Amino acid sequence: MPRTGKKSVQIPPVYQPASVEPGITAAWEKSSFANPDRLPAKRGKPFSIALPPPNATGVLHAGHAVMLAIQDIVARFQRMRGRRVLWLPGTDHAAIATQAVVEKLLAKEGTTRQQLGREAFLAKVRQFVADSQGTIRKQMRTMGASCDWSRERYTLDDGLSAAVNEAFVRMHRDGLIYRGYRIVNWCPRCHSTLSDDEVEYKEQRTKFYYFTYGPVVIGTARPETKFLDKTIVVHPEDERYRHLVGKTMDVEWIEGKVSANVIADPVVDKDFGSGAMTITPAHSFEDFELAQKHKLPVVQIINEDGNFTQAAGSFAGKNARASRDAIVAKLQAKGLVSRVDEHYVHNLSVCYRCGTPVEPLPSKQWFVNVSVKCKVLSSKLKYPQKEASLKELAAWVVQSGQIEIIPDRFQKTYFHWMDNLRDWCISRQIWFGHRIPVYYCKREFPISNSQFSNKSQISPSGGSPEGRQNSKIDSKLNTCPPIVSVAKPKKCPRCGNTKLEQDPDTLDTWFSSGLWTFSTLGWPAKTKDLKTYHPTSLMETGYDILFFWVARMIIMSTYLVGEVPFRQVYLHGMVRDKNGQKMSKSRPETAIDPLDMIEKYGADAMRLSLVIGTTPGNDTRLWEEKIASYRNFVNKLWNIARFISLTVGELKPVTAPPKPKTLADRWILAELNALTKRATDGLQRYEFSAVGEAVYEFTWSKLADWYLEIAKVEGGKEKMLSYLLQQVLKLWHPFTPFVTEHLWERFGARQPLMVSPWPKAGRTKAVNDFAHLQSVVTAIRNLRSTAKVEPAKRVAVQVAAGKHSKLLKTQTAVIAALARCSELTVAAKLPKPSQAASAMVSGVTIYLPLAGMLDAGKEQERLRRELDEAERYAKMLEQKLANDAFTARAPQQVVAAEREKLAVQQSKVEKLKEQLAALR
RNA sequence: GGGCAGUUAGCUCAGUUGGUUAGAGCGCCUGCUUUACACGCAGGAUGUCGGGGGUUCGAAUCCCUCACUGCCCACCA
Repeated sequence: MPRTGKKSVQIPPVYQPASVEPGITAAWEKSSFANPDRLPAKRGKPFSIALPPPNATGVLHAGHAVMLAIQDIVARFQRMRGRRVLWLPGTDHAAIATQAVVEKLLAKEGTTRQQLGREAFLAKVRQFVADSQGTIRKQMRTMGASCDWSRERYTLDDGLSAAVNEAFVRMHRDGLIYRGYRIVNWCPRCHSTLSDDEVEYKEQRTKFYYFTYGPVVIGTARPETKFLDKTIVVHPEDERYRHLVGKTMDVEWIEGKVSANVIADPVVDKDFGSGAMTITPAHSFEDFELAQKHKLPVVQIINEDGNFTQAAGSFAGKNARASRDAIVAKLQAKGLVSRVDEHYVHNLSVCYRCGTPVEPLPSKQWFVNVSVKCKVLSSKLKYPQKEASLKELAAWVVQSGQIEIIPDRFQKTYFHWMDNLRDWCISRQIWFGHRIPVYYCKREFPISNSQFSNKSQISPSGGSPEGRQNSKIDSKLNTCPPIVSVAKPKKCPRCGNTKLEQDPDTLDTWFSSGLWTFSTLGWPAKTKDLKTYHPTSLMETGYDILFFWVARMIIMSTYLVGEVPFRQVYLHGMVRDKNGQKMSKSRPETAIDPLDMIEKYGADAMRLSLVIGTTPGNDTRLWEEKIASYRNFVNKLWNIARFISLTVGELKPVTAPPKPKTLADRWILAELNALTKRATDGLQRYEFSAVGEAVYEFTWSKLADWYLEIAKVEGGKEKMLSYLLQQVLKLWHPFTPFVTEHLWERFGARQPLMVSPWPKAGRTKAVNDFAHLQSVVTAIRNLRSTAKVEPAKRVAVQVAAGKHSKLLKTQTAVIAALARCSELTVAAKLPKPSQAASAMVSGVTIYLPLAGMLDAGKEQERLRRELDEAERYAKMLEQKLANDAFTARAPQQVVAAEREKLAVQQSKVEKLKEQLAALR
C-alpha cells in the first residue's frame, strides 16, 4: 500500500506498558468518569457493585487481582453501555487479623498490647492501617480498577461505625441480639471468641484413650477436660446399663474419688465404644446442651489462657494441653487406663487466623439469634408471611430468585448452610474493632434470681475467676439492666448513676462487613445514593467467603433495609500456582506477585491471564509463562494498531460502518458483527473467558492474519481499517483498559474510550466465499511446505477450479499474494499430474507445477496418505447414510450435509487415485 | 458420615440446549528478514474425551455404576 504523502506516525514496535500505564491511570483520575455523577451522559440506569473490601493491612495478592479484573470488566462494559456505574471501593478493618499483625510487630519491639494499654494500642493500629491503606489504594489503581474513589469507605470510619451501632440497637430492640452464657470457640492466642465459621479443622493423628470410670469404660482424645466429669450417660434402652440409671456411686478418678451419677439419654449411640460416656459440660458444645437439658452444673476447668482453673485441683494453673501426659500417667498409676489407641485420626479445631487449637469454653457473650421470628420490614421481599427469622428470610430471597447465585450449584451449599445455622456469636475480646454499643451501670442491688454467671465482663483477659464462685455471688446481687444505645448515654435511666462503663468487647468483623452494601451508601440515613444504587447489581467475590460474608450481607440487608443486598452473586475460584497448590507466603517460590508481574508484563496481560481460561466457581492456575503469553497478545494488538496507523496516517473516529468494497471487506464486517453480538451477550452473562477467547480469535486469527494481509494487497481501506481498529479497541477495553485507552488517543476523540459507546452489532449475511478463498490459500501454502519448495522462490500455481472458478478469478491477486505465488491462473487445462504437486479443497483442485523441484517419492507418499484418509472418511459417511434410522430420524439438514460431504469425498478419492496412477 | 466439583493433546484449560473428521494457549518439530509485530510469520505432529454399562439414528455432552483427585459441611464420647 503506498504511503507517500501520509503523515508518518511514530509508534515503537514493541509495546512498553510500564511507560504508558501510569499516565493513563492519571488521566482517568482526572476525568473522574468512575464517579457516576460526573459521567458525560446523565441518563442511564444505575449499575452498582460494592467492592469486597480488602483488609486494610493487606497487600494486593493474586486473589485480589482476579476480583479486580472481573469487576472492572463488568464496570467498564456497563459504563460503555450507558449505565451509570458505581463501583464503590473501600477497606475492611479485619479486626482479628489486623490486631494479630500489630501484636506481632509489638512483640518484635519487645512489648505487648497489655503493656501499652487500650488507647495507645489502638493509636498504633490506626497508624499502621493508615499506612497500609495507601498501599492498597495504589495497587488497585495499578490494576486499572475504575472504581469511584470519591466514595471510598472504611469499615471503621465514622459513618460506618454509626451504621454498626444502629444495626446493633435495632437488632437488640427486636430481640435478635441477646447476651447469653454459652460454650464458645475460644482462641487462647487471640484471646477471643470465634464464630463457628472462624474455626477450621486440621486432621491430626493423636492418641485415643480408654479409661475405666467406675462401672463403665469411656473414651476420649482429650483426657485433660475430664477432671470433673461426674455424669455417666447411657442409652435408655441399653440393657447393659439399665440397672445403673439414676444411681449415684463413688468413682476413683484423677484427683481421688468423685461422686458420679448415671443418666439416660437417647443421644448416646449404644453401638459406639462401650455405649457409655461421661460428659464435660463446660468444654464441649454437645455436652453443654445435654447438661442444660438435664440441669447439670457447668464448671469451667480450662480458662481463657488455656490453663487449668482451681477446679483442676493439683493441676491448677498449669497449661491444660501440656498436662495431658501427666494426667494420663496419674490415671495409669491408679490402673484406670484400659487401652490406648495410638493411631487415632481426628479433626483438631484451630483458629482460622493463627492456627492455634481452639478451646471450647463457657462464656457470657453476645449472640445474634437467627431463629427467632421477627417482623418482615418490607413487602419488597415478597415474603409470604408477616414474620420471619433471619435465616428464613435469607433463604427465601435466594429460593425465590430475588438473588441469583452464579454458578448456581452454590445455591445448594448456601441453603444447607443457612438451614443449619446456629446463633452467631458476635462479641470478640479484642480491642480493635467496633466497640459493642452497650453500657453498664455498676451499681448493684441484692436480688436472687440471676440465672447465669456474670463473670469477667470488664476484664475478660485478666486472671480468670472461677465461674461457679462468681455465680454464687451473682445470685445475691443484681445490677441495673444494660443500656443499649447508639450514642453513649449520660446517665443510667434506672438509677441516675452517671458512671457508666461501655462493654469492653468489640464486634465480629463480619458484623460490619455484613452491612457493606448499604452502610457505604449512607444507611441508616435515606440518602440519594442508597435509593439509587441499592440493591447493588452484582456481588463478585471468591466462593471461600460465601458463608463468612455473602450470607451475612443477605441476612443483614433483608432484615435492616428490607431489600436484597444485590441481585446477582458471581463467585470466582481460588488462584493457585502451576502445581495446583494454594499460593501462600510459606511457598514464595511458586506464588505470583501480581505487582511484579504488572511491572514486567503490564496490567493488561495480568488481567487477561486471570480471566481467560477460567470459569466461575472453579479454581484457576497462574504462572509466569501464562502471563507472558498474554503480554504477547497485547503486543500483537499494539502492532495491529501500529500497522493501521502507518497505513491510514491520521486516525479518525468512524461513526457508521464503511461500505464494503471487496469480498474481504464483506467478510471481516460480518465477522465483526458476529463477534460484537457474541461479546455483548456473553459479557451480560459474565462469560468472561469465552468472550475473551472469541475477541482474541477475531483479533489475531482473523483481523491480523487475514484481513490486514489482504489490505496490503487491495489497498484503499483507510476507512475500513480505522473502523475495525476502533471497534476492536472498544471490544477489548473492558479486558485490557490500558493499551486500548492509550491507542484510542490516536483517534483524537473527544471522550476517553472508557466512556465511549459500546459497539452495536449490525446485520450482515455470512460470507461463505471467503472460507473457500482461505482454504485455497492454505492448500497452496501446504503444498509448498510439503513439496519442499524453496520458499524464497516464488512459484507458479495453477488452480483448476470447478464451481468456484468465478470467485477465484476475481481473487487471484489476493490469493497469489497471501500464498506468495508469482503467478496464479485459474484454468481448466491442467498440467500432467506427474509434473505437479496437487491438492483438493472445497471442490477446487490446486496444482503446483514444479516438475524439476518436486520430490516424486515424497509426493507419492503424501498423496497416498491423503487418499487413505479420504477413503476412511468416505466409508464412515457411507455407513452412516446406509443406516435407515439415521436418514429417517436425524434432521434433514444434517442428512443433506452428510450426503454432500460424501459426494465431495468420493470425487476426492477418484482424483487422488488418478493422480497416484499418473505418478507411477 | 453427608454434599459439591473435577478427570479431554506433554502442560494449563475451553467445549453453550446431544449433530461436521473434539478445540485454544503454552511446549514440541520443520521452514522463514514476508519492511506492523521473532512478544513474529507459514506449515506440522500429538487425544479409545478416567474405566465399565445404558438411552439414542447419533454421546466428551443425558442416565447408572466404579475408580481416582480436590473442596465444603458435620463430627460420636
